Amino acid sequence: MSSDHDDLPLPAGGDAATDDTITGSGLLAEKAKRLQKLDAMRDSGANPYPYRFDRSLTLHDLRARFGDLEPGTETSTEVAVAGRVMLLREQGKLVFATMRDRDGEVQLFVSKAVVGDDLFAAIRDLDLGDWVGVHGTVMTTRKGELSVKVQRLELLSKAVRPMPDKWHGLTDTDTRFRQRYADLIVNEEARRTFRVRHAIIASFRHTLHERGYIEVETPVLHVEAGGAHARPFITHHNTLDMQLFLRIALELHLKRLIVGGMERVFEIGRIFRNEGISTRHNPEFTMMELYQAFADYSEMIEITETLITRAAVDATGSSVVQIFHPDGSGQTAVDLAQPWRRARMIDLVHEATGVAVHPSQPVEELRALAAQHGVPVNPRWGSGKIIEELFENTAEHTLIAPTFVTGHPVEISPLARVDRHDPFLTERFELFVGGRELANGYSELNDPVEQRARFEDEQAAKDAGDAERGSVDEDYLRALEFGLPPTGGLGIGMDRVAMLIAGVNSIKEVILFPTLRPEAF
RNA sequence: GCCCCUCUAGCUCAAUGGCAGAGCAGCGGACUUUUAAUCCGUUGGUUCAGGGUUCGAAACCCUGGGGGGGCACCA
Repeated sequence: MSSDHDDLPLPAGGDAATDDTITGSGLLAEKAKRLQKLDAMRDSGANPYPYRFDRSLTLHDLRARFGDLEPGTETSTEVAVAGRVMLLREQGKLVFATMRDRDGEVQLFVSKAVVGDDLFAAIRDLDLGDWVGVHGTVMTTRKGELSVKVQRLELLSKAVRPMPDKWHGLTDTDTRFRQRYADLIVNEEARRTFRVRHAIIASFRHTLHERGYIEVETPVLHVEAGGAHARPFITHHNTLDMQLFLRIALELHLKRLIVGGMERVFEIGRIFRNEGISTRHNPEFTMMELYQAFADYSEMIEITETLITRAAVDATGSSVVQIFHPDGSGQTAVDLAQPWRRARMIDLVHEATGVAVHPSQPVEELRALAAQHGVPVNPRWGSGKIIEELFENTAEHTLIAPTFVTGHPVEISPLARVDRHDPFLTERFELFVGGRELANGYSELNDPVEQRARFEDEQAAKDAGDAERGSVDEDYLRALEFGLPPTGGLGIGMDRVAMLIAGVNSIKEVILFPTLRPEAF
């Protein structure tokens, strides 16, 4: 970094105006003052950006080891700690500072008599937000506050830009999402939410490794975006001069690996859907999918319950979560450790409408029922699709506590295996919590002849104008021809699980950098 | 894409048609056990942008922009 601050506008009016800029307190003047401090350090031969600092323990460990000290204790234990200056309190010939690292906070106790005039002046010159490394001894104040009595202190990095309000933090949602770094610095709630998210992901990996699943990585760039119904992002490869799609699901590649004999695989990966943005949808989001040879959907239901309940306990210490009602009418506390309800989609529609439905019914009957409930119906839709629409419009929003909805019609489940007791339904489930879909799993269709027929139905629907429907994936069919063993598969939307367990009601709160329009600079 | 709300100092917020303000941060000063330290003094504004109405606009109107919420979309 050079010392001429070419990002600052040159005031028109010469040296007097420059001095004016420096003595003001707008953002530019504030930055200029802090940059001047850096120049002064360099002039005195010090490096304001040293390369490293060796700390002896984290602030969490410091508190764990010394948190029980009596008030007014002076120890001779020397420690080296590092962190960011969050608060400064001057008290004559003393300075108290609150320093924070990733795991904790500690007070720095600075006495002019201990550190000498020069260092004392330098410490008084620190700004909120500066990173510092400290050597000192462990003590407690008269009031009992655990502190490090500073012997030596060095600046590790300067905060040239002032921190947000030390008490109110950042509340402007736009700024919080765009400048997530600032949000994380000042808002404990944001730090907590992301700790929960990342603990959930670690918990999933732990459970899956424990059960013998191998974590794999499959392509993000797809020649055909398959495995789900969604509009894809389109991109282009220059050398191959070809159109590529960002993946909308992990499914088809992972099942190829089961064909290859890997038996139990999972991937936690980003997928992309070129659709609307809302409190429940971000264009890129994280999906966990797993596939298990020799299993069917009933095992997938079991592991779904285990994964999510364990994640809640691992991330928050409790299996109790607060579930937001989809109509905004409040929250309900639910203990995930209790067994989750299971209900067939057709039975839920029956409950909600008072009319028994089944995909074997003539489509006219279901159209009439849909019309009764004000559910618009596309003329191309068959009985199965209309039942799904009826479910979404009459029953879905009532599913507050975790509910496995099972037995989806074949028409809307092109990759799921037909129910062993009912040829119109599939061995499939979706998990709903708070009226939102969190997971989807099934007994995987492994008959290549039937899969081809289902793909051809998808292709026909797409050709008829339904852009989100699928197409025939010849390579996937070739894989099935080598033999896919009986397989259970599962997909879980990690962002929504994070929302549930962290107790937040917007997906942007659990995505570090949510998709936003570009900022004008 | 449509509807509603919102945008004021670096941050958090006032000012409802009549002199743009406060707290925090900053700057100067006092203070050797503070805890958002306190106390005294003090700097800082393209009120998102542009246009209009008005003697007078942060406020009212129009257009545009960012964000939020809802609808639509959405395995």
